[in-house]
Amino acid sequence: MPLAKVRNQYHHGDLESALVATARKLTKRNGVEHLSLRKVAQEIGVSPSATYHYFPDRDALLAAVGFSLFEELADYQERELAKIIGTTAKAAKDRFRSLGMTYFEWAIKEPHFFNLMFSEYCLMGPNSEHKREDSRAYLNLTKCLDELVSTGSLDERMRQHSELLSWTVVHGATSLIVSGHLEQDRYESILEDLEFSLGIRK
Amino acid sequence: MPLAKVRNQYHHGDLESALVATARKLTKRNGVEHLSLRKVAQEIGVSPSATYHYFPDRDALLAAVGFSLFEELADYQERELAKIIGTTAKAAKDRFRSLGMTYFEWAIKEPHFFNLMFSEYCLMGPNSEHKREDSRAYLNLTKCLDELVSTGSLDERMRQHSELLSWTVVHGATSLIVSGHLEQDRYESILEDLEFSLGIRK
DNA sequence: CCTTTTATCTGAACAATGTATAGATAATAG
DNA sequence: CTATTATCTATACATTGTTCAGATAAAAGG
Repeated sequence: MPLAKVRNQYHHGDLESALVATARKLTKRNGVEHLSLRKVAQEIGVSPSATYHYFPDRDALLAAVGFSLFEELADYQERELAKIIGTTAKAAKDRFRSLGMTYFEWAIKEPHFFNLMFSEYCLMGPNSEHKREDSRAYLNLTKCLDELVSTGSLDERMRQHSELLSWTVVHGATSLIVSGHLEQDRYESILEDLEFSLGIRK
Repeated sequence: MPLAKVRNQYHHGDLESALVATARKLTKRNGVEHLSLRKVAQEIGVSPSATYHYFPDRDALLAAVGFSLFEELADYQERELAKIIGTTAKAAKDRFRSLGMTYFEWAIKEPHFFNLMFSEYCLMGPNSEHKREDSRAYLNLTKCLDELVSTGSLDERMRQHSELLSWTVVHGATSLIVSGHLEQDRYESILEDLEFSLGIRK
C-alpha cells in the first residue's frame, strides 16, 4: 500500500492536515474574516460537517492555522539567520538587523497571516502552551543580543533593557505598517533608531 | 418642536448616529467579528435594510465606529495630560509617561475597541484622511518630546530618533499584551526601558 | 390648505454561512 | 465472517449580509 493514499473516495486519509492546509491557503488569499468553513470543505471535496470531527468549530480551525504560522515564521527567520556566518561584531550586528527585517518582510508579504496571528482567534490564554519564553522567535532574539554583548557591541548594562524593547519595536512598527498607519519605507530607519538608542553604533 | 424627536414611529430622526452608537456598544460587548448588522437594527427598533441608506455595507459601519474611536482615545489622552501641570522637567517626564500609560490603559479597558482600530476594517489607505501626522495622538507625542528637550531631559541628538521609537514601543507592547503574547504587568517596565534607552534618566 | 416630490424606512426574498443530528460507509478488530 | 468503531454524508435549521419593490412620512411648491 503506497504512502499516497489520496482520496479513497469515502475516507480521506489525512483530513485534519488537509483542513489546516486548505484553510491556510484560503486565509492567505482572502483574509481571516472571509474564511468559510464550507469553502474549505468544498475545496477538499468533503462534506461541511466532516470538519467537526477534527475541530469543534471554525474558530478552532483558524487557531490551528494561526499557531502553525508562528512556527513558519521562526523557520523563515532561522533560515535567513543561518545565511550570516561568523562570530565577529559585524556578523552579530547583521544578525540582529536580519531578525528585525525578516519579521517585517514576512508580515508584509502575507499581511493576512500576520493579522490572523495576532487576532482574537489566536488569543494566548494564561495557560497557553505558546508562551513567549519558549517561543523560538524569542529565543533567537535573546541569542542575538547575547552575541552583541559578547562581541562588545552592546553594553552589558543595556542588555536587560533591550530584550522587550527590541521585540515591541519590531512588532509595533510592523503592526502599524500592516494596518496602514505608518509608511512602509519607514521601517528600516526605525530599526536604525532602535540600534542607536541601544548604543549599537556601527 | 423639541430637540428630542425620538422615534416618530416611522422616521427615526438621527438614525446614522444611532447606528454608530449601537454598533459601538455591541462591538464593545462582543468584539468586532460578532457584530451583527441585524442585531444593531433590532436594538434601535428599525428594519435591517434601513442601515443601507447610511452605510454601503457592514464593513463601512465598522469603519465608522473604528475611526471615531481614534478621536475618543485622543480625548482621553488629552484629559489625562491636562491633569499634569507645570513646565518643570519632572512635569514633562510625567506627561511623557502618562501618554504611554493612557494608550495602554485604554486598550486594556476595551480590547475589542483596540482590535477594531487596528483591524482590516480600519485599514488606512494611502489617501486616507486619518494619517499619522495630523492625528491628535501623534501631535501630543511630538509636543511631549519637545518639552522634554526644552527642559533638558532629552538630548537634542536623540530627539529625532525618539518619535517613531516611542510610538512603536507603546503600540507594540500594547498590541502584544492585548493579544496575550506578553504579560500585562510588564508594560510599565517597558516604558522605563524606553526612557532609559532614550537617555531620559530620572 | 392641498398636491407633488423627495427622503426615509419596511417587507419579503435570496444565497451563503456555521452548526447540529441522524444515518451511511468503510476500516478495524475479534 | 461478523461486530465494532472511526469517519464521512445528507439533511435541516437558524442567522447572517444584502437587494429591491413598495409603503410612509416629511418637505417643497402652488
